[in-house]
Amino acid sequence: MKRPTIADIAALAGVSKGAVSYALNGQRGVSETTRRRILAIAEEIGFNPHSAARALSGAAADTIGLALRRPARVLGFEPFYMELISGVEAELSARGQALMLQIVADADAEIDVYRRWWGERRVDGVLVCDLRVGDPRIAVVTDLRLPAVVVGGPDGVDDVPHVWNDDAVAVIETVEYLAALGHRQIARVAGLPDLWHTRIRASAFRGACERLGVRHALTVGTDYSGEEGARATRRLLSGEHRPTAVIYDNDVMAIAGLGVAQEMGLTVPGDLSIVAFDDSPLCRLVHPALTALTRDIPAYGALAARHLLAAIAGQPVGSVEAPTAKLVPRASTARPNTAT
Amino acid sequence: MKRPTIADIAALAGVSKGAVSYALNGQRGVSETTRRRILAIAEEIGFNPHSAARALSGAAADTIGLALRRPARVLGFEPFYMELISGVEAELSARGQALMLQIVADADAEIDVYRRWWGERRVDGVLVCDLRVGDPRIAVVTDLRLPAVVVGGPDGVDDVPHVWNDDAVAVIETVEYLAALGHRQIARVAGLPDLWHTRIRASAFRGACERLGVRHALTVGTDYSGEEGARATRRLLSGEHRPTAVIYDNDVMAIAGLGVAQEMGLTVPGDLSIVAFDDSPLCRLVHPALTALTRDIPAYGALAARHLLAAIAGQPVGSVEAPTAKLVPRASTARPNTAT
DNA sequence: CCGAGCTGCTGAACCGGATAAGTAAAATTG
DNA sequence: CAATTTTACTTATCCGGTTCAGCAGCTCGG
Repeated sequence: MKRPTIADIAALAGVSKGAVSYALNGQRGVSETTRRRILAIAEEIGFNPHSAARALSGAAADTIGLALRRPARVLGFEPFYMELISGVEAELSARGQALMLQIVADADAEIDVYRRWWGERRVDGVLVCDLRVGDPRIAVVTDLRLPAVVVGGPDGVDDVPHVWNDDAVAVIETVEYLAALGHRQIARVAGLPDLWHTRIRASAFRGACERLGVRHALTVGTDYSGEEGARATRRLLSGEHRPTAVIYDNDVMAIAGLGVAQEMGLTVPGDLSIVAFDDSPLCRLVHPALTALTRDIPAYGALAARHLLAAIAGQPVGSVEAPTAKLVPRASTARPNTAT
Repeated sequence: MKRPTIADIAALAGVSKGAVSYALNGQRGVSETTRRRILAIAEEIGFNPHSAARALSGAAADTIGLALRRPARVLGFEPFYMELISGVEAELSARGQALMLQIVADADAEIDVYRRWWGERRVDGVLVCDLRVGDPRIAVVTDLRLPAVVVGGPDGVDDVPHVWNDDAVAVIETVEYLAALGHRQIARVAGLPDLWHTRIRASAFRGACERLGVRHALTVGTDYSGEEGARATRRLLSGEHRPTAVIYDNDVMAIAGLGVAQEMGLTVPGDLSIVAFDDSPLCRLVHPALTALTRDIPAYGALAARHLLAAIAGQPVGSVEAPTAKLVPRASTARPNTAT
């Protein structure tokens, strides 16, 4: 049994292909009686319009693209992306849009993917994540006139629409909180240094520490993986100026750091306070529960998706700020045991 | 500047559209000289074939679909899917195939997605995950003649090709190991009861416990979330016949369980041994590190993808077994403190 | 040296929808 | 009631590829 086409419906209804097309798309040009008859037949034989045929007649692909550039090892257990995708999906499926996903190895591969998707008209637009310093992708999407929304910013995004969080405010709030508790040696386990948001957080951290008289022991860069988070923690805790508090750039590293502290015989929060950037249920479930900077990541993804769809529809969209991450104090932060 | 088409190339090269098509697709029918000239022009003007036009002429969509039916809350932080997707992606992108992803709320929505994808010819086939008892999706893909590979089984999959792990063997190995350590009260925190693999694990667990004289305290069903894993653990540890070892159906619940044990003042592994089904870096990073049943999930995904592509290509594919999960003993399992 | 077979191309049909243009009949208008 | 507009269609064309049939011109065997 072949897949039904409008020609089949036309034959069954005794009308022309054109009439069927009008009827199915709610265009005027057919009587209400005929429309109903055609719709009934379409329903009965299980008709679905061939997306390619539609696309060929100039329709949109009704698909947006998302290329993620992280090694499988990191992606696998970092909740951020999955939550982001959930949010994006929720928005898209409510509007009959599909999501095309591709995991890429490096920047060149990602750019190739954009070119191909656009050239083959597979997607109407893309979400660009993990904005880097001097990111070549901005120029590519601009050149291609490929509708895009950057998830990140506000620095480093020229005129491309973007949705962003004010990470600086979140970092400052955290440092102020830790300083108020009495911490004077705060370290930071940061993510990839060439990501814009890492840079933004770093500069906010430096500024807040200086202002509050915190001798921040060290900032250690990582690739966001738990392994590197653990290694960075070992280094910090074995060093000369052992910090009394550590801020981790994601939840996975924070949990790994907690494990290291326990392994080294330090009590949390007595000997070491821990704060995680980004909250996941695990932060609540480990013992002690981790103080975290929470944000609604699915909502963030949904916002980005909504914006991309607006951009695709040709509406003027600019920069939109999502709610800042909120500090949720839990059991992993307290006054330090030893006053400096 | 309009998107270039083969007609543009034909005009520039002074040949017909047909010749260009032959040249680009490596068909015979053009001389080597002409082919090279055409390819050069195509390269220069940045030509990409319009995927819809191709698809309309009967070509494949070069896309496979994956619909996931888990609430965002669970998906977000369960590493399994992201790792699976990474593996699927690795295989697909190496072969120029794309992945269409959709997160759905329930079985009906998932079936609708399959129907639509197939009707609109958006995908060439689908991966079916989370096989349930009496799963209606099997009948749907069979009816539609939609090429599909089930990730799961071997029970409950009629004649649909599938890739599977022998979870029973893994569970038995684990129970034998715990029994050999001296455990006689082993509990199990299980996943969703209507998933086939939960059922398979449950029956293997029961069998092994009976054979080895283990009075398994209790099996508690959950939705795989950390919250429920924590709650189940509290229930087990507060009950009358407190288990000396617990097997968790995923890593997230195992980590949550570890947190609960610590919160209740029990030492791990002294008072309680913990085993996680599925390993993630976090299992190695918490303290104590968790004994886990490891399997290479990206490889599992890649295998499934490879199989689906073979099925789409019309090759006869049947059931394929992926390597069984291996027990990796770490610090969370030991002899129980108190001999029963 | 002539027909058969091959090479290298052209022209046109085709895939399945969308849509502009054309047309006959019905409804409205003056 | 004739003229005009509207309704309800049909016909034809287009989108951008693929592919089949056709057709020169060349090569080659007998």
